[in-house]
Amino acid sequence: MRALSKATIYALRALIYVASKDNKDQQYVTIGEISEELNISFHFLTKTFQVLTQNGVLESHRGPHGGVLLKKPIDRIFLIDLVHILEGNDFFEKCLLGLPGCGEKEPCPVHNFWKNVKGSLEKEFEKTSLAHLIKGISTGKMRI
Amino acid sequence: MRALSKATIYALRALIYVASKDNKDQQYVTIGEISEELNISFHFLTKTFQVLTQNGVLESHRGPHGGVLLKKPIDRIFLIDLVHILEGNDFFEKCLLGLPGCGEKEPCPVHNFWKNVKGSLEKEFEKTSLAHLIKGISTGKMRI
DNA sequence: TTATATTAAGACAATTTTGTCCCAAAAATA
DNA sequence: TATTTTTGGGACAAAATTGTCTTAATATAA
Ligand code: SF4
Ligand code: SF4
Repeated sequence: MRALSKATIYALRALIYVASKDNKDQQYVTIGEISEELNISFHFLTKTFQVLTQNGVLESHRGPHGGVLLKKPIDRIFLIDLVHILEGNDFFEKCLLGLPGCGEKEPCPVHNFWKNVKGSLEKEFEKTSLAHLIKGISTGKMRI
Repeated sequence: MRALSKATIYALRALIYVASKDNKDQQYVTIGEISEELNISFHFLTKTFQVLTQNGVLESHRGPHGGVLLKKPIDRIFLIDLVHILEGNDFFEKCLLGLPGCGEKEPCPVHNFWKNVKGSLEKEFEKTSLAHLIKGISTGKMRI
């Protein structure tokens, strides 16, 4: 099951990279560095980072010593927001069978079943922040 | 979140259609009828149905009065098996970040989180059969 | 045995997603 | 001001997925 597009996966890995870099003086991190470290296409990552910048997740700065940095503390950046931005606000509304023009009123056979699954996933995303995600990295037991 | 490919979605809807048709004398149902009723491309559905036939979910028969029918009782056809056949056996092994060559030994930040989500989804698929999925159709309160 | 109905199979086209490339815009600095 | 470094943005290419079409194989029945 691929829950997320590659573009989103790249963005998440990149954000985890930035978040896990303890960067007290808040220096900008270049997309070049990130893409190189994580082996992600520079231009592809740049494009999806633009979306994050436009949506207030990242702050970007051009020119020498430029780059990107997180606009909020890592414990206030939640997976659910990232997913809404990157995959669309209807991410958790999409359904298993994807029938046209259906819903609560006239639900298909899997409607209630899927509603539960989605519900628990959504809760999980709501309570998971970048801070949670980078736990374990510092100990060296996890990697991106 | 699109959990399943369109090919799989079509197959599931088609199977639900066949299963919900109470067909005591076990007549073959033509793919033509199914594709027309559900507005699915005939040829596309035919191809994914071939996979189901090759994997013992459907029995097919060519020629006049031919078609397909379920090879097992509807309460013995489980979502998890269909998904394994249609999406690959690694469906529930795929991970959120999809890093190359990682796993339990050297897990990434989201590994444990995702493991739980996948686990509950898998259980849900294991216990859901076609029989469960067609409930509510007979009452006319649900549709495919 | 011929015509017909149906699935099987594979070639091909369209669309979407992913990835590459080029140049413009902005900022620092020399 | 000129040069360099960096993101921004768009055109284009490649790959994967989805959809269409044509022909073959098989079974039924007239
Ligand atoms: S009834 Fe619900 S689960 Fe079924 S296709 Fe519609 S939204 Fe999806
Ligand atoms: S460590 Fe686990 S969750 Fe992370 S990329 Fe690997 S398999 Fe996926």
